[in-house]
Amino acid sequence: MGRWQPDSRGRLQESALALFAERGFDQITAAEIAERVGVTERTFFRHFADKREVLFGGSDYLKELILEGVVAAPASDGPLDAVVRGLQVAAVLLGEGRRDLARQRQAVIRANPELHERELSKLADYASSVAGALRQRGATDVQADFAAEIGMTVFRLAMAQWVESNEDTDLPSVMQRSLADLRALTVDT
Amino acid sequence: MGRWQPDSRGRLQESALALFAERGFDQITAAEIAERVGVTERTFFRHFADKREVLFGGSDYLKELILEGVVAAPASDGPLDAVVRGLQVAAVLLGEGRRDLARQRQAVIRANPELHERELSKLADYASSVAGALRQRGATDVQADFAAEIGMTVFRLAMAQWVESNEDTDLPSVMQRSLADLRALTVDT
DNA sequence: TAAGGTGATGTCTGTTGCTGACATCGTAGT
DNA sequence: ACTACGATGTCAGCAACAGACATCACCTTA
Repeated sequence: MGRWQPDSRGRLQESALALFAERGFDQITAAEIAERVGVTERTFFRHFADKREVLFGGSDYLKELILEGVVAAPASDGPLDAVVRGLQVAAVLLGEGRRDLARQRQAVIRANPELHERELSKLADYASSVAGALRQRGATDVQADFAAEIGMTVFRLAMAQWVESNEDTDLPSVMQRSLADLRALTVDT
Repeated sequence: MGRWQPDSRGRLQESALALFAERGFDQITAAEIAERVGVTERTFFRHFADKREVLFGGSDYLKELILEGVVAAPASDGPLDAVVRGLQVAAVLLGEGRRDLARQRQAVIRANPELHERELSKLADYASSVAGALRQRGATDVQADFAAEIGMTVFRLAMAQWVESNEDTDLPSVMQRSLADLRALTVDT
């Protein structure tokens, strides 16, 4: 056995979510989370740039997934459709995770403006990367920006709907429906 | 003459923008801004809930404007069109302000992730309020959410374009064009 | 005109978020 | 066995806030 227990990072994430859910984000100090896991505050901040980041651990990986999906989209797809391919890839992964954990996470984030801010920021970052990928596929700047942003909106609203729906609804199809709703809106008189 | 110089709030805002532009957001302390204006750090934080807020002083007023525009939209307008009416109202106001100040502000915000986060958060808040107003007009939940979010996207991208364009481009028409671009995208195959 | 209320500010003090610099010590590679 | 390395601990310190209370020009009202 090593000098320390393994996977402090992962344990910090779990511990943080539990504590936040129980007592609220700003009632919990980084030191408290760290202590419960058996490390020091300093170690917490080595793993996470700031206290909020502990709730967004997998977001880099998710971003990669989305980008791969966009790149892999058939050339015949328009920009918006390509984005949706990427999001579908992400949706499949997220749809597999435990629904109650996702719900708990969403609840914590919605309850705190700072966390909500951070989430929006992550999405904006996805959008920016996705827009880059779309330009590589030949989209114009304006097309790329809009398609990416709209994609993130669809993603976000679909996630919100899914998390609150009952067990036998799957995320990919919720997203599909959201996209249809959106299209109906813009065509509206 | 009063015991203190008038309008500390406004003077703090000006001073902050200048300092941020000159040396960068995180190189400037709240105490420094306050000192330059002749008040204490404590007073700074009485006017602004946190350091970033000093750059978003007028946002409540802007939100009111947008909402009024939405409410005043003719009943025949679809949800998305109603949102755009509100945004046009805001655009007229913003288009009147000094272009160079807006540019400077944008530059400061774009240079700092925390500030960018805050800006997104403000927009999300607008979206949420606008969605509420749309529901009052009879839109469904889904329609309202999407229309509001898309509106903010149009707003944001149009602002970005406008700020970087040359003198004789006016914000309202840039927005109009952005909306057209968006509609073209969603109809795309 | 005297008395008291009000609002914006100053002062003081404390907590929390976060960081730099340096020490420690199992473990893997040579 | 030696060494380089990587994850962590330790310590010290700044900056972002927040609560509690004091101050004092100005306004109101009797």
